[in-house]
Amino acid sequence: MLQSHARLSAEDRQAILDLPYRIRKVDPGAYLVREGDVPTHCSVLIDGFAFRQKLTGEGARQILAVCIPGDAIDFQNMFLDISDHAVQLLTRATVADIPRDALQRLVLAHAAIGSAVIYVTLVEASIQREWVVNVGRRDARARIAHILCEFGVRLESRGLASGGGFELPMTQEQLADATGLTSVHVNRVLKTLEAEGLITRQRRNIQYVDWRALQDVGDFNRRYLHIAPEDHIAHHA
Amino acid sequence: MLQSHARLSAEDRQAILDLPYRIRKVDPGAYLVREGDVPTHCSVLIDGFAFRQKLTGEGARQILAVCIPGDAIDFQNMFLDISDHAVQLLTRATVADIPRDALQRLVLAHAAIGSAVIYVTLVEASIQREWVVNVGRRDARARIAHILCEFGVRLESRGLASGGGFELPMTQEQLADATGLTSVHVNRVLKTLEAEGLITRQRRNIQYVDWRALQDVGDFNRRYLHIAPEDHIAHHA
DNA sequence: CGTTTAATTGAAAGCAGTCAAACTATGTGG
DNA sequence: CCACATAGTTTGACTGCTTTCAATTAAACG
Repeated sequence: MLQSHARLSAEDRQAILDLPYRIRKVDPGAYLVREGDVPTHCSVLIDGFAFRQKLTGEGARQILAVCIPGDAIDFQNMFLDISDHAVQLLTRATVADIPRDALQRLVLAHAAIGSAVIYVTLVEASIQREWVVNVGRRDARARIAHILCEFGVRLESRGLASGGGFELPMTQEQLADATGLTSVHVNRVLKTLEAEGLITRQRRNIQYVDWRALQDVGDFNRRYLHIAPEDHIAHHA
Repeated sequence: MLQSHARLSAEDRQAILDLPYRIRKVDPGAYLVREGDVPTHCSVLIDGFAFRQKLTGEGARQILAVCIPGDAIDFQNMFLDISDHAVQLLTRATVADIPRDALQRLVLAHAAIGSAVIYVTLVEASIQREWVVNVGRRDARARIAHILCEFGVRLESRGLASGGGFELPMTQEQLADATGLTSVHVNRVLKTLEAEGLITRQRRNIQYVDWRALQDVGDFNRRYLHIAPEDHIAHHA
């Protein structure tokens, strides 16, 4: 993933491979980080899904981002001394834990890797900005359509989905917490999108019927994902 | 600003000072970056205020962040090849433009500076996450109270405001676009907060009457700002 | 199979939006 | 100094999208 932008030298790559790490399996619902934690390591999601979340004082949950296989979920914690949000698993997953200080040393010793970390961090920030727009200025129908588009494109860029659709790794309630809606309304919107002929659903499996129209409804433009063109896999229609 | 976290060596600091740059004055409303731009330089806001924004397909505007004096407004553009949002000035301002490639070289040549850039970028991402929570899961009253708290703390941490309040650098319409509301409703909420004895206003000047209560209403906790404790200036009561 | 979790549906209520107009401050030109 | 223009703030009445509350149905799980 770090190579997605910067071209790293063989030496840089070896340095990454030489990082100490520990692989572990974790169950759905488990926390990788809790808000307020003082982090000791950073994790990379090998497989499985997770999400970032914060809770308001009133107990409402806002999901901030969904992490897919290949995502580094804790570069924050490489430099920030206290975690400002929690990361929780959506599915059973495999993660690699890397000690925080080893990563800090790596970045200081290999400037190209540092640049790659900046790049990845900037892309995440870009996605976060788009989410502000999504919850702040789009109605429920557009929000759901948008997040479905984002999933599809991100999963495909990692080769985790074909052009036709994907398996949604979350419940409608979690989808609601990601879009600033209620689960009841998410359900109604999903049914509307299906009735309109934009998608089909069976359980959590979403298939695009009209990809172009779904993008239009969701006001979706993949630019903010900063995915290199060569990663693009054509959607049907 | 870059020194806020990492302790940079004299050599690193000199390298920053040796960066080529150009100072210019810009008028309110002017764009520093437009969405879709291919960036050639990064800017630092010397004085004045600006904001990041995106427009939806329907023409609605979402303000993503407010930049205050001392903020680097374009580290994104140091590594991302196309701008995913616009930056527009709120007030007349002074900015320093630094060529993109000079910054890239700086970061590659000085790993400690790279780490500092990562740090600043991570803090910005943290603020962006809190904004998602704000527009996604708080009601109008809490959103406004929260953003007023954020302003106060950020301005004070840069020595730009005293503990009693600050001059809001934006109209109620812009405040609405920052909180995902309408200007009409922002107006009503501001009047409510004033009537409740939490703040007083004269024009754009906001004074805290009950700082503690305002934080409670806004569900505000400064942790996400990652401002070092020594930057803290005590608020009255 | 009973139990639990998730999805679905209906009816009613509410927060914020929309529309429209009045008001205020500031600035301009005659 | 006043009429007029402009930008921003304030108010009121009405509408509506989304939430809330409650109940039912369906799927997943030991």
